[in-house]
Amino acid sequence: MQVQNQEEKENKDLLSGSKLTIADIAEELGVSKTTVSRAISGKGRIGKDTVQRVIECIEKYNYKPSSIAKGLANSKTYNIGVAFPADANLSSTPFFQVCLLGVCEVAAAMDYDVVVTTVKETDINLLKRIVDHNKVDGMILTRNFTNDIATEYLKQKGIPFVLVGSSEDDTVVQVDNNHREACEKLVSLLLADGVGRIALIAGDKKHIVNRSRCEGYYNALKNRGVDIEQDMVFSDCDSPVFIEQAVRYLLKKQTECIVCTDDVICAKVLSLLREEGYSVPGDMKVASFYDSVHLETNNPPVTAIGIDVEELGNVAGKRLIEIINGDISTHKTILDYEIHLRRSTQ
Amino acid sequence: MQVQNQEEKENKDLLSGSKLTIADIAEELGVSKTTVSRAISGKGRIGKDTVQRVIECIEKYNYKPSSIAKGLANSKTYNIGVAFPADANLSSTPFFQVCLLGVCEVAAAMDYDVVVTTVKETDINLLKRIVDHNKVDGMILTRNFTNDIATEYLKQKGIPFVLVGSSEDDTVVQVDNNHREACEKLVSLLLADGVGRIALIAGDKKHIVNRSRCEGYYNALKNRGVDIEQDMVFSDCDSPVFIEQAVRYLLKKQTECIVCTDDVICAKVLSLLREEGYSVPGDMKVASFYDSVHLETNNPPVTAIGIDVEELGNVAGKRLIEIINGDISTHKTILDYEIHLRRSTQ
DNA sequence: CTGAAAGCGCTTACAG
DNA sequence: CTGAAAGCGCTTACAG
Repeated sequence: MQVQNQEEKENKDLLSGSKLTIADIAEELGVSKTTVSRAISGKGRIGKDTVQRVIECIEKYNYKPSSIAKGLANSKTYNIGVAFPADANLSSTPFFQVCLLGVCEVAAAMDYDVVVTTVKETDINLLKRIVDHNKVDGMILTRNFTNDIATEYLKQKGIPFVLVGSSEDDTVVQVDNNHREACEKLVSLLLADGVGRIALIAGDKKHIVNRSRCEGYYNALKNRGVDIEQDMVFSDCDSPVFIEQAVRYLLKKQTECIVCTDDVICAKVLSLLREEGYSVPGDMKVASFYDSVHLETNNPPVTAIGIDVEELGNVAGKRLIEIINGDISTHKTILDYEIHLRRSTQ
Repeated sequence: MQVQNQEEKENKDLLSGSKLTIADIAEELGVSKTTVSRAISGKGRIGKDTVQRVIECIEKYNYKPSSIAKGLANSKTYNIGVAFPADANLSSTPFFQVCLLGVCEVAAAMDYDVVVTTVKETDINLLKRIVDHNKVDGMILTRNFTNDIATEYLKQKGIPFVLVGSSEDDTVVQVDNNHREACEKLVSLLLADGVGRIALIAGDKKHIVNRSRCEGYYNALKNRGVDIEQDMVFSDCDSPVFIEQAVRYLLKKQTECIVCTDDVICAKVLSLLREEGYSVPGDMKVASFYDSVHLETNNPPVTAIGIDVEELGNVAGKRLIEIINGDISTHKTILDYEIHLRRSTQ
C-alpha cells in the first residue's frame, strides 16, 4: 500500500500539467511555505532536522522552484545577457560561439541562465529590448568599437555589464588578453630569430582589438630599431578582395613574413599563397592570432598567438555575476596567451 | 513650470532604482491597473480614447512592462531555449552560431527572448536545468543523433520543441533541408556531366544528417547503374587524421571526384590536396555541403550544396512559437537548398 | 525555531 | 466601458 502511494506521488512531476509548487511541499510536510523557502535558501534560522526533511521531500518529488517566481519576489531574473554581433562575419569565426559556451558553463554553475541577443554596430535595439524589459540582471558585451553605442547605452542605464575586450573607459569592467603585448612579443621573437621584412595585415580598425595588435607590431619594430615601412601595413583589410591585393603587393615587395591579426585573414592568405604556388615558410612565412584548430592542423602548422576563448567567456560570466551579487570586482582582468612558434615561420 | 515638471518625470526612467510599474501609469492617468493592462494587451472591452491616453502616457514615460511579472501571471516565460552542442567541433563550424542568429531575430519580432544552453551527446543536464526550472516555454534542438537523449527527454516532458534536422519520429516537429535528395541530385549531376569514380567522405554516422547525405550518394549511383565500391566511401571520417588517410587512399585509387559531407571535411581535403601538389579540379574534383563563405571564395570556387542556415533558425523559431501559442504546426518543414556547380568539379 | 501575511508586477474572472 | 480583488509562486520583515 505504502509503496503504491509513493509511486503515485513520484509520478506527479511527470504529469505535464501539474507543476509542483512550494505550497505542495509545505502541505505534504505539514509545515509552512516560509519554512520550505528557508530550508531551500538556507537563509534565516531553521532547525537542522527540518532542513533535512524538506530536502528529502524535494528530492523525492523532484520539486524545482520556479525561478521566475523567485525572480519576481527578489526583483531579479537570474539571467545574464550575452550580446552577439550580428554584423560580424560570424560565418567565418567561431570566436563568439566558443565564448558563449564559456559563459553558459559558468552561468549554470552559479545558477544563472544565459539570454542571447544580437547587436549591430549601429543598431542596438535588440539589446535595449532585453534590458528594458528586465529580462536580465546584467550583460556581457563580446566586442568593442571605438565609440561603441552598446557600451554607452549600458553605462547610461547603470546596469551591470562586462566587456570581453578592452576599453579606454576605466569605469567598464573588462576581461581581455593583452593583445598589444602578445603581438609585440610575437614580432620581437620573429625579429630575434632573424626574420626580416615583416608585414602586417590587420582587420577593421574600429575594433579596439585590431588597434592593439597593430600597436604591438609597431612597438616591436621600434624597440628593435627597425624602420617602419608604412606600405607593409594593411589596415581595415577584412574582405577577401583587399587581402588578395595586399598579398600580391607584399609578394612583390620581397616580404619575408606576413603577420595576420586574425585567423580568417590568415586562412585567406595561406590559401592565396598556395594558389600562386608559393610555399610556406620557404617563400613566405606566416603568423596569426587566436589559433583556431584550423591553423594548428594546417600543413605546415602555423605560428600563432593562442588565446583561450572559452576561458574568456568563463571569466566574463563569473565577473558579471559577482557584480550582480554586489561583490566588488576587479576592473580589468587580463588573461594569459601563448605564443606557438611553428613551422610556418621557421 | 509645466515644462520642468515634465522633464522631471521624463527623467524618472533614467534613474536606476525607480523602475516604472503598471501602477505608476495607472495613478498618473487616474485609472485602474486593470485598464492599463487591457490597453496594452488589447484584450477585453476598452474605450478607444482610453487606449490612446494610456499608449501616450506609456511612451511619454518610456514604460516597459516587466515580462517576468507578466510571465508569472500567465504561467509563461516568453523565452524559448536553444540547445547548443558543446561537444561538436564548434570551433570549426559556424552552423550553430548562424542558426542561433536566425532564431534570435524571429524571436524578438514575436516578442520572445532566447535562452541558450548546451548539450552533449551523453549529458543533457544543462538542458534539464532550464526546462525543469521553467525558464523557457519551449526548446529548439539543433542536431539529432540516432537515439538522441535530448529529444527523448523533451518528448517525455511534454514541452513544446522543434528539431532543426530530421528524425524518424513523426511526433517531433522538424525543420530541415532534404539532405538525401540534395546529395542525390548533386552526385547525379556530376555523373551526368561525365564525372566518374566519385568517392564520399562523410562525418559521424550517429548524426542523422550524415546518414541522409550518404543515402543520397548511394541512390544516385544506383539510379545511374554505377557499381558502388565500398572502399570509396569513408564514414565516421571526422578527424584530420582519418581524412588524411582517406585522401591518400583515394588518390591511389584513381578517384576522380571527392564529395565531402561538410565544409570542415572539405577544407581539410582541399588543404591536403594542395600540400601534395595536386590541383583542383585538374587532378581531383571536389564538392561539399553547406557552402560556407570559405568555399565560395576559395580558388577555385568549390561546388557545393548551399543551405540557408539563418533561415533554418528563423523557421524553427517561428514554428516553436506557433506551437507554444497553441496553433497547430506542420510536422515537418522542408526548406530549399541550392546546388552551386563551380569550377572545382569542372 | 516557525508561521501568517504582505508584497514582487502583472492578468483576468467577476461584478458593476 | 471600467474597477476591486484574487491569483501566479516565490521571499521576507514581523510577530510569536
